[in-house]
Parts: sequence; structure tokens; C-alpha cells
Amino acid sequence: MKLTGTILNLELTHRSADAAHLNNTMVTPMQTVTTVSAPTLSPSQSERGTSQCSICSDRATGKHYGASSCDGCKGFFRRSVRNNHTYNCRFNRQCTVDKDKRNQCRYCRLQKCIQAGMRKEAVQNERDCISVHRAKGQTVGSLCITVLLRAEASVQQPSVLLSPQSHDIYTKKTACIADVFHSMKQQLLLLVEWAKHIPEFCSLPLDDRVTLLRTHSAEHLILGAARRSLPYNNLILLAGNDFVIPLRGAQVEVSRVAFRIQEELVKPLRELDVTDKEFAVLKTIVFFNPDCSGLGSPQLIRNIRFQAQLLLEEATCEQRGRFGELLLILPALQSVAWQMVETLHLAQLLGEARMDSLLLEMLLGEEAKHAQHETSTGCGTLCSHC
Amino acid sequence: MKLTGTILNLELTHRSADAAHLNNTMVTPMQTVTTVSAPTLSPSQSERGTSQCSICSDRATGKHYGASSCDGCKGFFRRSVRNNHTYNCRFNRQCTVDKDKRNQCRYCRLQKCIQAGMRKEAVQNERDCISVHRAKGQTVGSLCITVLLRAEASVQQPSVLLSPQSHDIYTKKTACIADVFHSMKQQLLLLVEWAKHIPEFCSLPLDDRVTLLRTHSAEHLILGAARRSLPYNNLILLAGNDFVIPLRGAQVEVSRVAFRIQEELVKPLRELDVTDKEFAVLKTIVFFNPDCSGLGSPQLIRNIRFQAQLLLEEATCEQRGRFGELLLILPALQSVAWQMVETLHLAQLLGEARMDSLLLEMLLGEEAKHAQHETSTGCGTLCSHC
DNA sequence: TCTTCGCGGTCAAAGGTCGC
DNA sequence: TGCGACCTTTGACCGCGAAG
Repeated sequence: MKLTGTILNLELTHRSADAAHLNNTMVTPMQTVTTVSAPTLSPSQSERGTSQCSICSDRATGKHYGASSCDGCKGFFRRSVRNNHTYNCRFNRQCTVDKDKRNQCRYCRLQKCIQAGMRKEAVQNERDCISVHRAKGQTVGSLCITVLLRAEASVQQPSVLLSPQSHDIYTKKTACIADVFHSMKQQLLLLVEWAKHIPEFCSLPLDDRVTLLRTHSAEHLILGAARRSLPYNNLILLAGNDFVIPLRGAQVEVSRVAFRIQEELVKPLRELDVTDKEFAVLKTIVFFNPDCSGLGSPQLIRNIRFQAQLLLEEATCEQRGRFGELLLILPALQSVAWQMVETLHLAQLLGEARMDSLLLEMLLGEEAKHAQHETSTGCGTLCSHC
Repeated sequence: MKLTGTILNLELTHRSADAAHLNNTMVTPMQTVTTVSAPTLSPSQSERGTSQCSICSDRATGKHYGASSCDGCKGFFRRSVRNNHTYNCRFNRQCTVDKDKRNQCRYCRLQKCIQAGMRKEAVQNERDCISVHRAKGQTVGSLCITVLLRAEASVQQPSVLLSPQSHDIYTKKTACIADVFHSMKQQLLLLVEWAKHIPEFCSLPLDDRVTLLRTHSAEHLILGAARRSLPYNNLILLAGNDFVIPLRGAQVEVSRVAFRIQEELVKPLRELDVTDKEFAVLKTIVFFNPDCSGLGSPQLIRNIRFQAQLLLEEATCEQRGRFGELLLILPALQSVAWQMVETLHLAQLLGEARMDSLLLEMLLGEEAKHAQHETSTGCGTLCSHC
């Protein structure tokens, strides 16, 4: 809405003045619709629903990037995405975003754009990261963001992330337990592939390689699921994009885990609008956890993780609080993963599920090992993949 | 007509000439522009009219707030309106306002701004900061480091931390299970006291207060133990400083937990040489965990934790990697705490230990609740302490 | 063929910055 | 402290191509 010039003074009566002003140039479709539909429909409700900006409640000029919005929010979102802007909230990330205050906090405005349904992908001409700021931060160790991104890309399956919020997601089948296991196994094999792309992993002794793969495999499954499910808020999308786990309607134990994935992981990640780079490094941090029992050289792993967390900090582009919020996802991830393993364990004990030997080794094997405190490395199926 | 654009283009090509002119001869910019543009553009009336500040006759940079004006008068008007300034004229309210004298009488300058057509309404609200720099030091929320330090101090018992690494530590008695429980109970009561020192905690609804106290009490016990044991590497010092748990020689399950405390917590904390301030904030981050089942207002807790992690970042004084290393302690803390609870649970089931009702409620109660998914808040002993 | 929709872009006039 | 030269962001307005 125009704030400047004489129009401001006439704010209250600007409708007629505005129309007159635009007379000789062009009448926007929106105005035409409003005028025409006014007599036939109840003006208050219908007009509000379609012609109000869902971000700041100003008058909307149509749908933009997926949300009904005004020109201001449209332009703001485009600029933010194009220039890869990251903002900070100076307050509690709960700023009011309305017509008057929308310029007071860009962080909260952008958040609300995303919440209102605006999608980055809808902004065209998006240039891929042009120049990598090499000047920033000297590399302390050997770990390199490029390698991590490549590793991630190599195991990335064609994803629905890139397609618009299609309705066909709701027609996906609800996964049965076998579907879940199948998807899990695929993901675990991909985890092995992923790790092989990282030189720091390859140069570790075999025992440690196996231990790392084993110990946090559940967290990787959960993390991957959370990422795939970012666009949705009432389901978990399984790898392969063919099956879903609805938050309501699945088996109660399964739904419980799915619910926690949504609440504790997807929600915060979505709010942060986590980038590919951040995700790649976060996964690396989870992977190189020095606190696994049985590691031959925990200090080495600790070093790699240290490099990774430096990379994560770099990837957050100094956006205030972002680095911390990303790291604080990890305890929740661990906790949810634990619950999933417990659930699987129970299902296994009750004979409800027949698990593949790889799954047994990587998910329950770790658990069993933990509980029984075995120290021998019973390299089974996993070893053959390393 | 795009006046500004034209002028800017000219300036780009004639910048050096322009500067030279201004330096030597005090020719007004207006003249320079006119002269230069004369051969190429038809010198229109409007250009003349708008390129001069209608308040002080300096070169105008465009229309501002309704009047053609220079940057100085623009800024002056904005500051005056924003800060609601009222000025007085020391003379007859007839002061000359030109480029040289415009700063001699604010009253007359503002008067002339208004007479020239500047409108107060055109001055907008304050916007978000453009530079990241400015946002950094600002207090984001209500949480305050001083309060946290005071809270910590109020529950700090006289500690051997201050005394030199005395040899008499080796003469301390090894704790029996009852000693451990006694110490735990004291610490949990202190946790309640600690929390009461934090206004953000006190303003929460009772249910949430109880939930927070309950849910991560085990982590607080472990964190406290790790801190007390910083000077030692083969034992865990219990609260009260009277008893120790040796890494070797205690009951095997107990030793296992003690060992993990040393390896995964004490070692990294010692290596970082964690400060009091950092510890106080770390504890706060652990406490205000938004991912507890049964919380009435998780978003509120998330906000408090967000503030806390900002404080932690601040407390690390920009030491590279330090903030990340501190946050990466948390998953390990959670994991060790679980193991302790499991151990206690087992001991309880086997009848090896008689636990106090407060311990049952805060340590095992939460576990049981978690497993059975109860939703009612069976406020027992804990409630009476809140 | 014409309208509608939702992309793109432009630039005047708001904003903020920071050395003096 | 306030000033103001200098820079960034905003949003009203416009053009265009694809879909209907």
C-alpha cells in the first residue's frame, strides 16, 4: 500500500481516489473483481479471504510464491531469496507482522512468509551459490564443505522437495511395517555410501568405521526422515517418496515416533529453514560422535567433529542464534532415535516384525551391544559393505 | 520524469570535474549540473525546480516527505519527528535558513520544512537494522546473565574446587548406595531452589514448572557431578564433598556411569576450562528444554532457551569453536543421564535400593511416565516444594 | 482472441550507517 | 550529541508469457 505522497492523507477514502488515479493507466484485476463481486457476495468474508495479505493483512494483490500477499511482502520475499539474505530477530522471534510493523523485523516477516506458504523454489532465476567466500575462516583441518555437499548429493534421491506442494502427497499409501523396514534398509546402505565419500572416514581403522556406522544409524534415519518431511506437517515421508506415515492413523507406537519427529525436529528445522549446506554438516556432526563405546581413537573423531562444527558455524552466515539452534536439535534427535529403537526392539521381541540382518545389526545390534556391554566387534553384514 | 536517474548518470560521468569545481570555486551544484547537462539535455523548468532544496537551497537529492530537499534537511526532519523534538528560537522566529546557516536555529529550520510541504505523517516507524553489527550486542529477551550467576551462587555449596588439589581427596570414603541417594536428594532440592531464582521460571504455570523440574533432573545431577569432579580424573565427587565414587572399585553399574561422566563430560569440560558463567548458562539451557512431553507452552520454553544459548555464545567471548564444543556436550550429558536412570531403575526393581519419594518422582517417575505415557500430573512430593 | 494470473523488473522515496 | 554524505530496502507500478 502506498504510504507516500498525497495518498497517505486520503488513506481512509483512498479507494475512490485510487481508482480515479489509476483510471488513465490501468485498472488492476483485483480491483475489478472486488468491485464486481461486492454486490453478489457478502463483502466482508469473501473479500477478506482472498484479498488480504496472509503475512501482514494489507490488501493482497494476488497470489505470490504460493501465498496470497501484498506487493510489499512479495518483493520482500523475492529479494530475501534472491540475495540469500539471512536476518536476525532482535527480540523473541514473536514480532507482530502487520501493515504498520512489517518492516520492524525482517526475520519474523520472512518466517511468516514461509509459514503462510511462500516457497523459495517459486522465486525464479535463483542463481546457484556464485562465489564461495573462501576468505572466510581458515580451514583448521582437512574437512571440507565441498566434499560434504558432494557426499550428500551422491546419496540424494530424487525428492518431492523440489516439486510444488502437490496434492498427490495425500494419496500416498500409508506404509506397513515391511515398507518401513525396506525404506530403512535402503537408507542405511546409502549411509555407508555417504560415509565412503568422506576421506576422513575412509582413513579410519575398520573397527572404528563400523562402530561409527552402527552407533548413530538410528539418528541418521530419523534425521533423513525429518528432512524429507519438511514440507508437511501431518505426516512423515519415507525414503523413495512412495509411502507415508501419517501422524494419526498409523499404529500407535509408530505414530508416537512420527509425532515427535514432527514436533521436535521438523518444526524447528522448518522454522530455521535449514539450508542444504547446514544439513550436510549437521549430519556430519551427528556421524562423527566421539562418545561411542568401543572407539579405538575417540580423540581423532573428536577432532573431525570439531572441524565439522566450525564448518556449521560458517554455514550459518553469522545469523544470530542460528548455529546454537541447529546444535540444540541434536539432543532431541538423539532422544527420538532412542524411542524409535526401543519401539523396534519391542516389536522384534513380540515377533511383530521380521527384521533384515543389516537392520538388526545397525539398529538393534548397537542397542544390544550397549546393554550387554560386549566389546568384540561382531562384524557381520555391515563389514561386507564397508 | 526520472530526474534523479538523469542526475545520477551525469554524476557518474562527470564526477571528477564536479568535485574539482566544488573544491575551488564554490560553484553551487545546481549550476554545475545545469551547465553540464545543457548541451545534452533540454534544461527544463521542472529540473530547476526540484534540484534545489526548498528549505535551505542546498542541492536537493529528491523529494523527501513531500518537499524537494537535501539530505541534511531530510535527516533533520526525520530525526525531529521521530524523537518528537520541540525547539525554541532564540530570536524572532525569522532566522535565515540556508546552506551555511541551517544549523543555527533548529526551530526556524523545522518551521521552514513544514512550510515547504514536509509532512510528519510521511515519516515512518523505525525499521529493522540493516547491519548485522548493530543487532549483535542487544539484549534479545529478558533472560539475564547476572540472574543466572546469582541463582548458581545461591545453591553453590562450599566446594573443594577452591582448595588446592589436596591429597585428602584420596582419603574420602567411597559412597554406599544410601550416600548416593542422600546426595542426589540434596541436589534435587537445590535444583528447585535454583529454579526459583529465575523469574522466567516463576512466571510459568505450575504444571510446566513441575514438568521442567522433573524431566531433566537426572541431567542436572550428572552435570553437577561432572563439575565437582573437574579436578580429578579417577573419581566422581559427590555433593557435600564427603563421599566419592571411584572409577574402579565401586559396584560395576555405578562405576560404568562414573566412567562415562569422566570420559564424555569431565574430560571435554576440563579441556575447555569451562568458566562459571558458561556453566551457569549451560545448566539453564539443559533446564529449559522445550521438548518435554506434557509441556503446556513449549514455545515459551523454546524462547527462553533461545535467549540462554545467545547468552552462552556471548559468554564464550568469540573463542573459535568454543560455543559449539559446549553445546555438543549436551547429547553426551543426556545419554549418560539415561544410563544412570536405567541403572537406578534396575536397582529399584531388584530391590537393591530404597529410594526416597522425591527421587522416585523426579528420576524414575519421569521415566515411568514416559514409558506408560501418562498425561496426568501426579503432583506428589515435588509440588509441595514448588 | 482476449483475459487472468503470477512471474519478472524498475526506481522514487522511504529507510539506516557511521565518521566527524 | 546531532549532522549529513552515502548506501540499502521498500513497494507501487509496469511488462510479459503461459494458461484458460
